Amino acid sequence: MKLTEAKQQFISSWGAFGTHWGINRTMAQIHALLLVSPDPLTQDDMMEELNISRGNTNMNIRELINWGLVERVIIPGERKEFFTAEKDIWKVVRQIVKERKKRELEPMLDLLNKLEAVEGDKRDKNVRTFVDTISSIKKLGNQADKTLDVMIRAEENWFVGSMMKLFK
Amino acid sequence: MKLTEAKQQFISSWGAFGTHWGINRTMAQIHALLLVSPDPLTQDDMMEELNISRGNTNMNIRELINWGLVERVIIPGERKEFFTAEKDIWKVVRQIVKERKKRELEPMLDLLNKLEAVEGDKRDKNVRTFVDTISSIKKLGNQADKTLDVMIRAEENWFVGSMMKLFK
DNA sequence: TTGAATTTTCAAAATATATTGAAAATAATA
DNA sequence: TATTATTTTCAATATATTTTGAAAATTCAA
Repeated sequence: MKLTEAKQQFISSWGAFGTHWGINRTMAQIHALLLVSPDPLTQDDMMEELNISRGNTNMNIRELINWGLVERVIIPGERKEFFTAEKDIWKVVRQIVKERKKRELEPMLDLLNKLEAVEGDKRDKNVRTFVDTISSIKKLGNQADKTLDVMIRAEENWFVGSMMKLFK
Repeated sequence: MKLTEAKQQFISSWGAFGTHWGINRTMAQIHALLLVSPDPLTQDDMMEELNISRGNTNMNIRELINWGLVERVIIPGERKEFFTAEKDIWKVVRQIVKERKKRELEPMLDLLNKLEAVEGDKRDKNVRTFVDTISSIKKLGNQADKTLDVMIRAEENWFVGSMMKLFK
């Protein structure tokens, strides 16, 4: 397979993959393109490679910057802005985990804490089932929260290393 | 907070939560409703509780059954079908992990294997960056694959136990 | 069988999400 | 400062996804 074709396949399936994870197709595709590009790219480069509009490109680049996955690069003598993606996949994963934990897991735990305190007779099986379900999700969520914290703080490859020892 | 209100809040935020994970709102809401219901429910029960149509209810129940999260229950003497959800949250998580691994991770690894074999001169930095990126994603993906396999096969609470030991 | 209850299907409608593109804002240069 | 290049915004449009509901299929009991 030729590089051009391989690149296209990668970008397109990375995009499809993203949609299963609540990330929009274009954002994932821009990220994929930057991951396989040795040098920083401009908005126009991306528009051309991916056949998308200027506005779409711009919004999704900004979103990638918000997620901490892409950054602006100043190239001396160039008028246009360039962008590059973090290439270390472990850093990328840690960054995504960090953001999703903050955006999703933590608010969910806050809610569960409130809901666990529901009033009502514990002898009512509706109350009991509700409280039990909430408690067990909360317990799991707290575990995940701690585990992810350690992972986020961990050195590069730490997770791989630990997991290997544990699971070999 | 009263049970009815707490239940509604749980169902509605579980639905919103689901959309961040590529699961549709209704499917997540039905799942939430079944999780907090002590006894099996019929389609009509769910339609009423969630204010959704018969078709929608039916399709999403079937999807939940496909995912292995819900099952039909036969209640002697009853004409209608009843449904219930697995209440053990660890089993639920393991089941979801198992399915997503099969549906997403494994096909992605297959693709990466193909793409890694791209032809071209390794001295070309485009080729080099492409191959490096694909390899490192593949490496990470394989680690995740192994780790998840162990997790799926693990006894209940095994994961919590190990993680606690490891991260304490 | 027949008929009523129940479940399933799926085209059409509704809703939600993503994308465009041109105008406005901003930044860089002369 | 005026001019031009570049980036940003956002209403309108396009696309994708979800939901509805009525008809068809199935199941069950008499």
